[in-house]
Amino acid sequence: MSKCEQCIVREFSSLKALGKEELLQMADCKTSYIIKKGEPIFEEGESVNGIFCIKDGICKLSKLSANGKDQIVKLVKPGELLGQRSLISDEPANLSAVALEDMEVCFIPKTEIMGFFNNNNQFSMNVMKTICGDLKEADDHMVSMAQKSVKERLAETLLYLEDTFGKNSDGSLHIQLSREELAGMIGTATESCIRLLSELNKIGIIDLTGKKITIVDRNKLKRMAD
Amino acid sequence: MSKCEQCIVREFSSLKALGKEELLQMADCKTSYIIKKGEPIFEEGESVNGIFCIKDGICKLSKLSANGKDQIVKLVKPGELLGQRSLISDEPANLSAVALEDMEVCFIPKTEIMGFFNNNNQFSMNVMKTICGDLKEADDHMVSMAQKSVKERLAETLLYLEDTFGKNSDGSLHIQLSREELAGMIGTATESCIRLLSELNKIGIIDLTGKKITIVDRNKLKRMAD
DNA sequence: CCTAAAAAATGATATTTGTCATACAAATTT
DNA sequence: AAATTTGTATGACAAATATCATTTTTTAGG
Repeated sequence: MSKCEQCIVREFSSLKALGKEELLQMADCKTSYIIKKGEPIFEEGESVNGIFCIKDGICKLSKLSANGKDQIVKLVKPGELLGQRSLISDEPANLSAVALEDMEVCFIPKTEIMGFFNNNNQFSMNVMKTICGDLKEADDHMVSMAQKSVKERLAETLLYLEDTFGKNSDGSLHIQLSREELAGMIGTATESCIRLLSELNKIGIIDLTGKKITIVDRNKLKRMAD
Repeated sequence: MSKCEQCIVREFSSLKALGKEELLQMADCKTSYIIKKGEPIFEEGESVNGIFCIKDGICKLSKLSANGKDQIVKLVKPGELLGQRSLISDEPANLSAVALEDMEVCFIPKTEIMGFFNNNNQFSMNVMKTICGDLKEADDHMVSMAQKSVKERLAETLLYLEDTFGKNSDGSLHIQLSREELAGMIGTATESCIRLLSELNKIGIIDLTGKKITIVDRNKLKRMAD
């Protein structure tokens, strides 16, 4: 069993507030998992009973809408925690978490986390701040969905993907999303998404080579996003 | 200065966790305001430095989008608190709060609230749960915006308004929103909103009399919302 | 009570977006 | 390697929605 003390990603989450003793205790009760690309960590409606700490890999949080399409609400990267909301609200998961790459995650049971809440004020405060950040993001995202055109949202999303997940050495977006997933992020039909990508490709704002997307003219893309 | 101890709405918010002493202390440092219909409580970008407790009246939380339209993110009713997220994140307000009716609100300064956070675990937990509830609502709302048609969202919104704010004795929605505001809730153009209302009126699902909206066939409206 | 202003309603039209059909390309299986 | 499946791309069309213009109704102010 690996030691939480030596885990770097811990420093990037609310868990950074934990002391040496708390870390040792956590290392004892956590379980580690390898999740293959495409597999779920948990699904909408499931009781989670703890939180997941993402050690490696990216996953999507999504919700199935009435029309059968999967809307991606958020992407999560190493260092972030999953399942905090469900744990605090004491409710089943509102979203499904599915790996976009092979992942390494640790599961920390609810009882353990509740102990931290009760004894470590800084940890509570960190969690609260994270959730407040998520709420702000969600509100802003909602306004985009309601008020921006699909083209604007696509531009916005491409910029977000580059800023958040970086580029490969050839300049293409590091994160690999299918067209369907990209459509699920911006909230549109897959064909519409493909069509707009083609258009941006034609006018030289982005470059499409196989599955790879490269942002060529960042400024134009920014202006397009408003 | 009125006593917080005897204020009923307190029981409906996170403040219900406060003890007698804390309430006396709060009554000493709070300030009460009357806000007229249409006036702001605070505006997007403003530093708030405390939280507002809604004693009476309804207000809208909205955000100005790039195209100049006001998107309504949430409606707030008596017993709810405003400004919690800003306070915790220590950031300016992300949304504007504007009265939809004449309101009575109390302002409790930041220092006071921070004291409660540090000394009253139940209060912290209540606030956390409220924000988690807001986050879930925001995520769900986002999915609606992204995946549902305007007609579905209008139906959903009308049902929400009746369920949340109730009916007048004549059966019409108690809450009074202009067509522009209703459009701002569902995220569409005012004309589109008016057109759809007219249509629902024509086919007998709702009734429009002056500014009053009455839901006539609740079941049909529900089916329309999916 | 009358008038000006604001809000609501409606029509005409343009634009955006979704849907269905089909073609093509790439990946995976056998 | 051939065959099947899956993902991507594109065209044609329909539906949804926005925009602009205009009219009607309601509200507010003198």
